[in-house]
Amino acid sequence: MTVAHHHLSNLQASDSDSTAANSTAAHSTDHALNHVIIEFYEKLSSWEHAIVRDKGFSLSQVHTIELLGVHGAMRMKELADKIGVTTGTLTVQIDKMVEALWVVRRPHETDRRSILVELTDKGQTLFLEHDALHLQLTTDLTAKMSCEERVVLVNLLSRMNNEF
Amino acid sequence: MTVAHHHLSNLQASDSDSTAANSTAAHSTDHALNHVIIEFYEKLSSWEHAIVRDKGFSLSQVHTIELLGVHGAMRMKELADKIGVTTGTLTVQIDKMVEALWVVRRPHETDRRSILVELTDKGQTLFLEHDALHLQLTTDLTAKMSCEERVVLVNLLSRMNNEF
DNA sequence: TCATGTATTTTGATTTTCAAACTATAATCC
DNA sequence: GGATTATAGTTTGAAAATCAAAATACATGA
Repeated sequence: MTVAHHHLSNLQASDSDSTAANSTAAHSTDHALNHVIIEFYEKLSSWEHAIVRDKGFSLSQVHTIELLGVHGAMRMKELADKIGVTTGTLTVQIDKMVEALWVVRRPHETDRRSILVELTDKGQTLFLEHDALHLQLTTDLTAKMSCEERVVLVNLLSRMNNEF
Repeated sequence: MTVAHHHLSNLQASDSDSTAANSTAAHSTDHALNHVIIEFYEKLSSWEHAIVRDKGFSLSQVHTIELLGVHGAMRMKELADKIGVTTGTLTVQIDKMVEALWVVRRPHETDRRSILVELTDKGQTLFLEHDALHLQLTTDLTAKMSCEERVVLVNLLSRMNNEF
C-alpha cells in the first residue's frame, strides 16, 4: 500500500491582497477560508469535548442544553435534526435530562403530536455556566483584536449563519 | 417545577457602532460574538452529522480523516487529544480504519513508544471528497460576501485559530 | 371518511466509549 | 549506570449511546 504524503498544513491567510479582487484570487481565498473554518471547527470541537468531560456530561447533552438555551423551547423533531440524531435516540436522552431536572416536556399548543422541550431553572443555570466558559474562550481568542475587528467578525459570522 | 422562559435568540450583529470603541461596547460585542460563534459551531456540527450519516461513516472517523488530511501524519496520542477521546477508544477506531484501508500505522522515527497514523491514498481520496463538500458549503455561505470581506474573514479566523 | 404523512416512543441489537490493567519505551533522579 | 517515574499504545469487559424498525397517536388532504 502506497501512502499519501500530501497534506494541507500551514495554510496561512495573507491580508496583503485584499485589493486584488479578481476571480482567481477569490478562488484561492475560498480554499483558505474553507481550511480555517475546518480548523476552527475542529479546535472548538475538542475544546468542547474537554469541557464536557470535566463536568461529567455527554457532548450531546451539553449540545442540547446549548440549543435550548440559545433558541428557547423546541420540538423533539427540531432538536433531533439540529443535534443530528434520530428522534428515538433523543427520546432516551431527554428522558435522562428530565430525570436530572435539567429540562421538562410540555405539550405543543397547536399540534398535539408534538412535544416541546424546555430548560428548567436548573437547566438554565447550567446553560449560563457553560455559556460563561464559552464567553471566556471567545474573549481569550479575540484578545488581540481591536473592537472594530470584533464587530466585523460578528457581522461576517452572523451573515454566514443566516445562509445555512 | 418552575420553568425558565428566558432565552437568547435573535441576537443580531449591528455594524453601526464600529467607531464607538469604549469598553462597554466591547463587552456587548463579545457577547454577540460568543453567540454567533456558538450558533456557527452548532450549524456546522449538524451539517457534518448529516453529511456523515449519508456516507455511512461515523462522525469520529470523518473527524480523524479530516485531521490527518489537514495536519498530515500524527501520533495516536495527539490524534486522541484532538478528537477528544481516550487512546483506548482511538486504538479500536484506527483498527477499523486500517482494515478499511483508509489509514496505516508506521513507527515514529525517534520515539519507539509512539506510532504514527497517516492516510493511505484511498484515505487521501476520501479526505479530498469530504473537503470538496466543505468547500462547497464555504462557497455557499460566503456567496454574498465581497472578496475583501472573505479575505478579512480568513484573517480574523486564522488569528483566532492561532490563539487556541 | 379514508389514506397518507408526521411526531414521538419503545424495543432489541449494534456500535462507541470509557476506565483500568498491561506492555513497552523514555526521561529523570539518585 | 540503575532504579524510579512518566508516557504511548493496546487489550479487556462493562456501560452508554445510537440506530432501525415497529407501534401509537395525531394531522392533513383528497
